[in-house]
Amino acid sequence: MKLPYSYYQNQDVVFLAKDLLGKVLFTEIEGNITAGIIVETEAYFGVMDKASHAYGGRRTDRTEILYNDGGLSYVYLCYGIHHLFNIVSSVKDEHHAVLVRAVEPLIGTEIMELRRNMPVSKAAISSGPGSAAKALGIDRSFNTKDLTGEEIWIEDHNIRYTPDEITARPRIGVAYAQEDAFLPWRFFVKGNKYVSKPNK
DNA sequence: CAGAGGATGTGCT
DNA sequence: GCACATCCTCTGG
Repeated sequence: MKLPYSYYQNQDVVFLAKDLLGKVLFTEIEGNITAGIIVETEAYFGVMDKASHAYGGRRTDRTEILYNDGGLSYVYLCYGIHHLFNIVSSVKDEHHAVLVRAVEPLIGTEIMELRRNMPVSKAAISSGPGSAAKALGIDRSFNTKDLTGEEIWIEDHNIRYTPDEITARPRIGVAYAQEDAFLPWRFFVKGNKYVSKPNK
C-alpha cells in the first residue's frame, strides 16, 4: 500500500508527476493522521531546468536535499509565509523533484478544517501548494524526511485517471525561467474543484 | 553582514 | 483585481 523506496527512483520525473495524481499523501503528527488525494503536481527537471532549484548543478545548504537519492521530502518556505512540499526523485546526477500543488481532502478532514480554519466544503482548504501543505500540517520540520517513514508517506489507493482526465499546462510562478517557463509540466485532474487557478 | 527577492494566499475594494 | 504579508536563503561587499 505505502509506495516503496523504488518508486521514487524513477528517472522520468515528468512521468512521475503524472503518476502521482490519484496517489494519497499521508501525514501523522502527534497521533493525528490526515491524508489527501494528490490532484495537482509540477515536475522540476533537475540541472537542465531553469525553474528548478538544482538548475545548472546549483548546490547550496537549501538544495543539498536534491543531491540525495529519491524518496525524501523537500519543504521550503516561499514568500516568507508558505511551506511548499516537494517529492525528491533524484538519482545519480539527475536532481529531480515534484511539487505537490493541490490535494483533495480524504482522511482527517476535521483536523484539516482546524488547521485551515475553514470548512472542507471550501475548495481553498487545500488548493495551491501553500494551502495543501498547511492542510496536511506540513512545515519546514518535514524537510529531508523519508517518504517511506512513519510521519509522512504516500499510498496507492488504486485511484487511476485516464489520459483525457489529466490536463498538462505550463507551470505557475516560474516566469524567471525564460524558455523553460513554457514547458507543460504542470499536471492536474480535469474538473477537480481542489485544483488551483487557473484550472482550465 | 545587509539587502533583495521568491515554485503564494488572503482580504479588501 | 490588487496590495501586502513575512522570513529564509542567497548574493555581494
